[in-house]
Amino acid sequence: MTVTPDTDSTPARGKRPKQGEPVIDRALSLLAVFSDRRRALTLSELARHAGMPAPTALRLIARLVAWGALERLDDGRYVVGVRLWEVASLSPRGHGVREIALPYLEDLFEVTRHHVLLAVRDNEEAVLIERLSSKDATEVAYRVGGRAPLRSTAVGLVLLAGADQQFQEATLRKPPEHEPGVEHMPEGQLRRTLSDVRRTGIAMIRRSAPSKTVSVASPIFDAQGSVVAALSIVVPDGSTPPNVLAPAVRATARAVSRNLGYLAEVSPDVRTHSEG
Amino acid sequence: MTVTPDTDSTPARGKRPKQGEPVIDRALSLLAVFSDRRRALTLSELARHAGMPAPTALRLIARLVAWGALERLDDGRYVVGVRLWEVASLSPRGHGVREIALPYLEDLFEVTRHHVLLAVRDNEEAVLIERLSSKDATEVAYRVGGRAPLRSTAVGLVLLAGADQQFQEATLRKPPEHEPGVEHMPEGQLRRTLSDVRRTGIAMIRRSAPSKTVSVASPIFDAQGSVVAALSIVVPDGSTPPNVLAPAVRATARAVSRNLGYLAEVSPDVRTHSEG
DNA sequence: AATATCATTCCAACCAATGAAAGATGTCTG
DNA sequence: CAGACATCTTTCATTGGTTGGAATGATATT
Repeated sequence: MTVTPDTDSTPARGKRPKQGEPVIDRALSLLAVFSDRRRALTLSELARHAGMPAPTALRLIARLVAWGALERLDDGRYVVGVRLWEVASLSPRGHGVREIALPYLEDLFEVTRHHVLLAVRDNEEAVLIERLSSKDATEVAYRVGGRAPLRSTAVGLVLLAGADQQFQEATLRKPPEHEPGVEHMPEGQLRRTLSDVRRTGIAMIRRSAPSKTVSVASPIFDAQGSVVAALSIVVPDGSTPPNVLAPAVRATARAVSRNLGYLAEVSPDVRTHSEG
Repeated sequence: MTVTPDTDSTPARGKRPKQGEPVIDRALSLLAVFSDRRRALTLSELARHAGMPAPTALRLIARLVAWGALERLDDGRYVVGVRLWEVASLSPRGHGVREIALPYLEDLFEVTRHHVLLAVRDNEEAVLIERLSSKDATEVAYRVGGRAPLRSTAVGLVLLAGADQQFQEATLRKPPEHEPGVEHMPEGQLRRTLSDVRRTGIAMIRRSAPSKTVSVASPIFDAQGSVVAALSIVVPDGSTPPNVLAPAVRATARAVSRNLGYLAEVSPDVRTHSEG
């Protein structure tokens, strides 16, 4: 069991909820209340979920609104503002890679007409940076801005395989979260898979829910040779075979990597083995 | 904000730091330092531009980093974090419209292979929400997350034409900012143009810088019939004539509007009193 | 009309925020 | 290789921004 350093001996429940917490943390906890299912919230909802009295929440929110981090709707509810979105668009790992990758993703999308995903790793999850989908594409589990587990998605495996050794070990030691629709992988197999991903530059995952799909992902490298993002394509199971998709996905990923300043090393492995 | 009265006896030697400013405002002013040209900043740069002592900046930044609003690079510089980007992706006017519009934008892009833009209005400017471009497209002035003037861009004109009367008047009264490469429009002509935009659902602008282009834009309506965004296509001057592009742009914009719940008003000649 | 819920204003106690000063670290320069 | 310079970080006594219960106003529900 993890132990948080408790300076206070008594729980002190009820009387002092979150007193003493830095103001910024409180303000940020207000932002954190927003989620996919909670995009427009009232003052009391925000106060309740952030765990602070309404007057306090109101005061903080007023500052956030004044700056543009939040916006107030006609009905009095609050939503995340364009100004915040604007600043966030300067995030190198957010819009940064996206900006460079988008034209290439489009080419891949145009050719295949299937979901094309771009993701980066944030701590122990993958964050979906971009998703191109046609209007009539198969259902897909994740939305842009959402998070996906590392161990049970194709982009996740790529990002995990590309993470530093220390992080990988820590992740492998943790008990896996069970993702519905994805077959669980025991540790041994997972290790082998990650090794394969590093060698081949391709990860593959089959899902049965929310719909039967196959995902094929490939890593994107920066100039330092680190894996900064993962690109994948999601197709209905039984349509285009994965081994046909793999070259296209890998080629696209490499094109993006090159644009990020990555000088593809001529790997003896790839050169001699005609399989590619 | 306004300058605080100097009636106090302690002038503090002209150097009047932002003493007394709410903490949140200070934290937000740190975020505001980031811009297109300033995506990675050192502590002292942040402190200087935000107008606060280094220790104060450091303390605030530490909280922002802890939450994920900022991230620290290996070289010690700070950048906008993925977490902030994640929350910002819940912005209805940011990623919200984008999410719905993207598939349609893609269709338009795929057919034309020219820049396709999506923008919303934030106060007196247009904010670029999305831009689809091919790798070898003509140079375009604005990037995603950037701002563009209302009076001298096609999307801007559409957004201005769709704004409430009061705002329009206030904007028309203000002295126009001169945008390089765009022919200035006197007030009378601008009024006529806005009226035309409302009637036809199309705005058009010719630019000579940074490259010779023609932009054609059309409004996107929400369920309440308000103009929530503008969609445009930017083509090299002399290629496809604007009157050929207009129907495609308008059709795409209407498709997005319909998806937002907008019930396109039936034109008078078709309207019958079938329902009462 | 009564009740319940939410939003807003007020204010005195209080504690988190402040920033000068100094130390720690790294980087040029002569 | 000192010495000058710049940046980053920690410390700490002071203080002014922050706090949240209570009261009031605004709406919605029964």
